Amino acid sequence: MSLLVATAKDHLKEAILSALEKALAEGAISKGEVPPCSLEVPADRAHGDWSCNIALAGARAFRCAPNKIAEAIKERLELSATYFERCEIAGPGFLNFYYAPRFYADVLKEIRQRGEAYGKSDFGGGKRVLVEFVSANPTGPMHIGNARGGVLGDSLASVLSEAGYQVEREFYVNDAGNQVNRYSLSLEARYLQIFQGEAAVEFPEDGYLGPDVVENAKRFAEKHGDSYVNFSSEKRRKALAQFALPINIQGLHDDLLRYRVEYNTWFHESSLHENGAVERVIELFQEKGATYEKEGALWFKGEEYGSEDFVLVRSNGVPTYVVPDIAYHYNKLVTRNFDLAIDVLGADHHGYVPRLKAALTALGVDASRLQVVMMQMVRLVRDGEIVKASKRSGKAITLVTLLEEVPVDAARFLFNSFEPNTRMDFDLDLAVQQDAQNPVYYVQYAHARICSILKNLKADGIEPRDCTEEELSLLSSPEEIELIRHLSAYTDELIQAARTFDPARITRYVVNLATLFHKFYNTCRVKGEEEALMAARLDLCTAARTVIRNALSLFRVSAPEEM
RNA sequence: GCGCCAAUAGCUCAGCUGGAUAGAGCAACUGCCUUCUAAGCAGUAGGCCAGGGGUUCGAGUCCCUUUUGGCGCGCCA
Repeated sequence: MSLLVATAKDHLKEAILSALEKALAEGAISKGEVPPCSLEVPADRAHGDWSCNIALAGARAFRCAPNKIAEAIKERLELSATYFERCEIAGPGFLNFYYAPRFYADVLKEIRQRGEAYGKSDFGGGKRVLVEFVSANPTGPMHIGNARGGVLGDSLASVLSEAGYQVEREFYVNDAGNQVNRYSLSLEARYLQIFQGEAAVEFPEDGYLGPDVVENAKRFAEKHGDSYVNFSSEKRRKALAQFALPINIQGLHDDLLRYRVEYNTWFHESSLHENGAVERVIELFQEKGATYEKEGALWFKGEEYGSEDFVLVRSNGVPTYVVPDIAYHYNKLVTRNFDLAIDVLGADHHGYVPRLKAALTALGVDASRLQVVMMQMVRLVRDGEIVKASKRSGKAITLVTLLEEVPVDAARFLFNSFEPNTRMDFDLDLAVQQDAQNPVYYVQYAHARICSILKNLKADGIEPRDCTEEELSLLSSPEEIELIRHLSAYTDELIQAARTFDPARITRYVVNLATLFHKFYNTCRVKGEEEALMAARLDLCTAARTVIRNALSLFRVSAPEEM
């Protein structure tokens, strides 16, 4: 929590508990077990800034009416050492507390002093976290689901970083295995078709139909001519894959960069095969007696570790895809010793998570150190109709196509407007609209308005300055108070977002912030007011700008100075 | 058949570890620009929180069940 808010809350809690103890000692309430003191921000502002339900929660233990308990506490309450000035009893026995003006002044002071750092906390305690996201196969371009995953993973990483984790972003490159094999078969077919005609070469049934495959084969042919036509199929396929994969990986890299997603590491699956980590996993399982053989295949005793049994090595001797995946996660949590590994996965992979966790457990790794953020599917809507997407058919809407139509700011903001676990329809027509319907502009507009105020005042020679508590107490209209209160909640909001792995929370926060600013703007003027009030409002505007900027930059959405 | 996720205003979604009268935005209707950006603000209207049980001071929130929808359930990845 923000130092300020946390302090306010802690002091209040102490005051309430000591008042309660006093009431018990004086015999105003019959003795009983003291319930946990829960303080929360009420939904309705009329119920104060913080609300405590201790009187309701303790009704049974103290065998006393909630209202009577509340009354006894209130009578003995000492608030002078806190940020609160008064307490009211409301409803069935809630204790509602109201901030003193000093609190609001200190909020603005804190924002002014911390600037870009406002919002940071040490909630994460410096724990090392690896966020893996997108990890699209390098066998073709990224689709719309990757677009969501990209924003989600990147924003989640930012949020965790703000909340005091040491975060790294990673892309897992599936440059080995059967998928690559299939891909090289498709490449081979396209390559041979160039020289032998399309009819002469049969395209693999489960091949990749995308135009990028044709393109890569063509580029290969331009470089090597028909020299590979007469080589063995194995040699030809290997050369094609070695040629095309780096191009595709570079493509993924460039497309993501354009989307403002950057990684610390691009981790290649092939490295796990090369350094023996994949084989080592199987050995480890065997050493622990976690495997058995059935029908020529090697199975993992999943049921002993909380999943179903599954095949590790096929009867043909080739490991299944899970083995490198297990080796990969072992690498994250043991070899590289991250405290926490977060995988952002599409919901269609959910069945695989228990297996991975069971495998880690068998390897002696605490499986709770792997956290999976499930992301529901994205459907693309155009002209009111759902666009069917299938990657293999090559007809999928790609990330690049999306970015050609939708500005990055809008795409990132929109994808970040939904909690990961809700399936979303991405409305292309809406995203393209550059008007009020698009919430990103609503927020950016608030920022531009603030900049405009500052610019106008600067033209008159008026600059923001440090205000005294007395001056800041002039900010007393409901619009001003609400705005400051919301600003004070930013740090805690980030912590909640980090705790629940839900960066969309911050999107909602900043939209609310924009609303509160617009309301303030419509009610209160800055320019032309009496000096002290103007200075105080200028301070408030600056603070609002700081927080909007901080939140938008978290998502790598621009904060334009004018629109 | 089994498992995971969901169901809240006409539409898209919030509702924080159970709290007070269920909220925004869009769409609809009505107002507000000679003063810092009207990409804005104010107001009206809109709800059996899918149905039914249970847990308790108190349930949109937790448990059970039914219905509907999405996604999984391979020696594919």
